[in-house]
Amino acid sequence: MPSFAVLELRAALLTWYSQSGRNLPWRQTCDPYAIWVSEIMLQQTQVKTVIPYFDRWMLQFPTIEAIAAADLQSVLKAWEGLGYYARARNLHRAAQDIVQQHDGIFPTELDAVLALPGIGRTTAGGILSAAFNQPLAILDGNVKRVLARLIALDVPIAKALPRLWKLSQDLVDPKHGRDFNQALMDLGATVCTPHNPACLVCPWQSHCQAYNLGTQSQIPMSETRAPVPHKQIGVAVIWNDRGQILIDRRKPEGLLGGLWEFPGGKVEAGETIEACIQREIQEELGITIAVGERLIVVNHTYTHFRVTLNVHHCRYLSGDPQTIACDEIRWVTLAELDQFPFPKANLQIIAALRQGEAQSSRAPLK
DNA sequence: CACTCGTGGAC
DNA sequence: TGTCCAAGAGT
Repeated sequence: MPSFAVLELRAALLTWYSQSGRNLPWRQTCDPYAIWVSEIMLQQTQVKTVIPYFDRWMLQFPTIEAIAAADLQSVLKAWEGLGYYARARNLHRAAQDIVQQHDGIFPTELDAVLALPGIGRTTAGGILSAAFNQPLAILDGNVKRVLARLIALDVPIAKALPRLWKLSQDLVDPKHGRDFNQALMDLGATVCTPHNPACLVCPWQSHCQAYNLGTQSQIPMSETRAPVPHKQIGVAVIWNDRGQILIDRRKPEGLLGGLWEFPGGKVEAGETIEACIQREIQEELGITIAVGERLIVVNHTYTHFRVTLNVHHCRYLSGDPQTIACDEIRWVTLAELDQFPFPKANLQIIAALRQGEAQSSRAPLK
């Protein structure tokens, strides 16, 4: 039996949502596939970033059958730039699972949804509540922050996940799972923000323990995180005498799995960039190159480390390229690079190559 | 369970 | 410039 406070919280939130909720593309439909795609794209990714990817995706892959039948490279190409590429690989694999095990129809049972790769408890609850109005709890970054403040949580969120899940499940309106969950996320995204929350317009102000204690800016408590290492990387743009460039496809798992790249590797202590590139290419591709002039230096930050890509033009000399540390190797022209999915840092290298080509065509070298 | 896994926005 | 953190999941 829900308490009076819970009934009040539900009513206040739903009223606020009807007036102040966001109008988002994936809220125009109850198609579980479209909602699923949006939920995966939105993992650790801001709404503004997702919208253009979502719109393009639904035109290119409008149904579960379409994505299941697509090849992984075109799926990764559509995901290019979004990051966390395991999401795209899992989405692709899950669509094939649904075709084989569920006759192509997105399952409505929570356990069946949770069994799909890439779908955890929050995403499952998000899909089933949005598509079928099921009253299932969610606990994403927004909801964690809102609920932590609601109860003035005095420990870091990571140490209170079971409590927060129970609270989310106790609060969700049994008749309005869809709107309640969407409202809770909107509240976190637009009112109960990480910095300077707009408590004066919050529908939960009078119930919020953090607000009543004046501690909303200190909750949730910050988690400690390790310092990020910085790596120097030597990268080779290897040209053959036909004007082609060598690229390789990374192994399917792990960092940037399945994407293409310009080969290279980590600079060891006391090693020059040129020596590093020569050594890495010999070790990983089994070919001998001559390292030439520098093309570009690219700084890039990942979640847990930072890299500096020191990119040099190189000339192929000898040897037959071997897939020692990668899945596939190709010689391609500059124009063909568009067809392959690359990590963001490598797109800067391609842009530099294009710029160099444009300049040399305006003022050809003698 | 702590760690891995991208990128961009906001400040 | 650095720091935090986004509709988290897999291991």
